[in-house]
Amino acid sequence: MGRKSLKESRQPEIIKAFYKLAKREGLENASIAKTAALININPSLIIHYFQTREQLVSALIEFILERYLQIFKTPTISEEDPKKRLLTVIDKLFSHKWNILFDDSVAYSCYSMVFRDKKVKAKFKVVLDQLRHNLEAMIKDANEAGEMNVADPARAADMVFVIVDGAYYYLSLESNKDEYRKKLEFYKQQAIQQLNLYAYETIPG
Amino acid sequence: MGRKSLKESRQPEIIKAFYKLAKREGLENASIAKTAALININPSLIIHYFQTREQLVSALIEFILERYLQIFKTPTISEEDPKKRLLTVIDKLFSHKWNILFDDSVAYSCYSMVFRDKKVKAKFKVVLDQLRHNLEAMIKDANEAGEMNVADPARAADMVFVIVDGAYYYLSLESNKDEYRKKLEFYKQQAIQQLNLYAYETIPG
DNA sequence: AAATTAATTGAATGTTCGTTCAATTTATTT
DNA sequence: AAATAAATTGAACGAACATTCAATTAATTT
Repeated sequence: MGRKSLKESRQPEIIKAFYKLAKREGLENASIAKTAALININPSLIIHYFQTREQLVSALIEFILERYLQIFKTPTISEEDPKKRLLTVIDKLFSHKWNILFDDSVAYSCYSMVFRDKKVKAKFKVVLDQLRHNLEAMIKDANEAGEMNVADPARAADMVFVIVDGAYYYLSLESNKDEYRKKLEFYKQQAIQQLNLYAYETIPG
Repeated sequence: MGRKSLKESRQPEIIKAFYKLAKREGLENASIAKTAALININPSLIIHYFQTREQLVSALIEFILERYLQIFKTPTISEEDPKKRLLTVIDKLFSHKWNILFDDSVAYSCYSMVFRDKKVKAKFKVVLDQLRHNLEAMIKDANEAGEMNVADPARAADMVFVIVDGAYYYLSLESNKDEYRKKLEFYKQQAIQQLNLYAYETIPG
C-alpha cells in the first residue's frame, strides 16, 4: 500500500531538464539547484531521485548514448531492400537530425570523462561497438542479397563511423552554412566509397 | 625602472600546472586554489596574471592548440625527400606521441566549449585548418617532385585528418593494447590510401 | 640610498555548490 | 477513516569557489 512511485516519470523529466541546462550553460555549470528551478521543483527532490550529482551525470550519459542507437530504431528498418536500407542509414548519418546529436557540447563533455572514469569508457565503448555491429549486419545483408560485395563488412562499417566522427569533429567548427552542406555531402560520398572499396559492383547514385 | 616583469615565465608555469591538474581531475574540477597549491604560490597570484578563471581557461586552450601544430615543427621537416617527409608526418599522426595529444580529457573538454563560445570555435577552426593546409602543402610538394599524383591535395589532406580525428575518437575507448595497436595500424593504412585514391602511382610500403 | 615598480602574500568577501534531515503533503490500500 | 508509503518541501550545513583589496617583499634604476 501507500503512494505509487513516480520514479519512471520524474527521473526522465529531471534528466531532460539537466540536459537542457547543460546544453545552454555547459555541463560544468549545470547544477542541481538550477535544474530544480527549471522545472519548479525543490533541489532536494533531485537528490531524492538520484542521491548524488555524480549519479545524475551518469544517468545523463546513458540518456545521450541511448539516442545514438536510435538511428537504427526508426522507420528505416521497414525498408524492404537491404541495399536501400543501408543507404538510408548512411543518409541519416549525414543528415540534419544526426548532426544535432553531434553538434552538442554536452556529448563531448560526457565523452571527456572517458579518460578518467572506466565505467564511462566502457559505456561509450559498448554503444560505439553496437553502432558498428548494426551497420556491419546491414552490409552483410546487402552482400547476401547479392546487391553488393563488400569483402570486409566489419572494417567497412568501422570506417564509415570513423568518417562520421571525424567529419563532425571538423564540421562543428564550420559556421558557413553553405560550406557545411558541401563538406557534409563530400564526407557522405567518402563514406559510401568505403562500401565500394572492396566491392565488385558499384552502387548506382 | 622598478622590478622586471616575470609574466613570460610565470604565465606558462601556471598554465602548465592548471593543465596537469585538469588532466588529473577534469577541467571542471581544476580550480585556481588547487593550481596555486600545486606550484606553491598564492591563489591571488594567479588572478594577478590572468584576472579571471575564464582567461586562464582561454590561455589553456591556446596552449593545447599550439601543441597540435607542433607536428609540423619537428625534425621531420629536415627530411630531404618530399614523399618521405609526407609519410613521416602520417607516421607521426598515428604514433604514440600524437596519441597522447588526443587521448586527453582536457582537449575534449576544451573542444566542448566550441558550441557555446564563438571565440573558442574560431580558435579551433584556425588550427584545424592550419593542420590541413600544412598537409596539403606537403602533398603538393610530393606531386610536383613527380613522386605522387594526388588529384585533389586539399581534399586528401582533409580526409587524412577526418580519419585521424575519427580514429582517436574510437581508439580512446579501446583498453586492449594489442587491439589498439592493430586498429591504429589499420587506420593509418586507410589514411595512406587516401593519398592513393586519386594517385596514378602507388606508394611502396 | 632613495625611488620605483612588479611580485607576492594573506585576510576577507559573498556566492554557489551538493547534500542532510526533519516535517509536511499527497496518494493509495485496508 | 485509519494506516501506510512515497513525494515534496524548506531550512540548514560546511566546503569550495572566484575574486577583492590592502599590505608587504623583492628587484631594478637613478
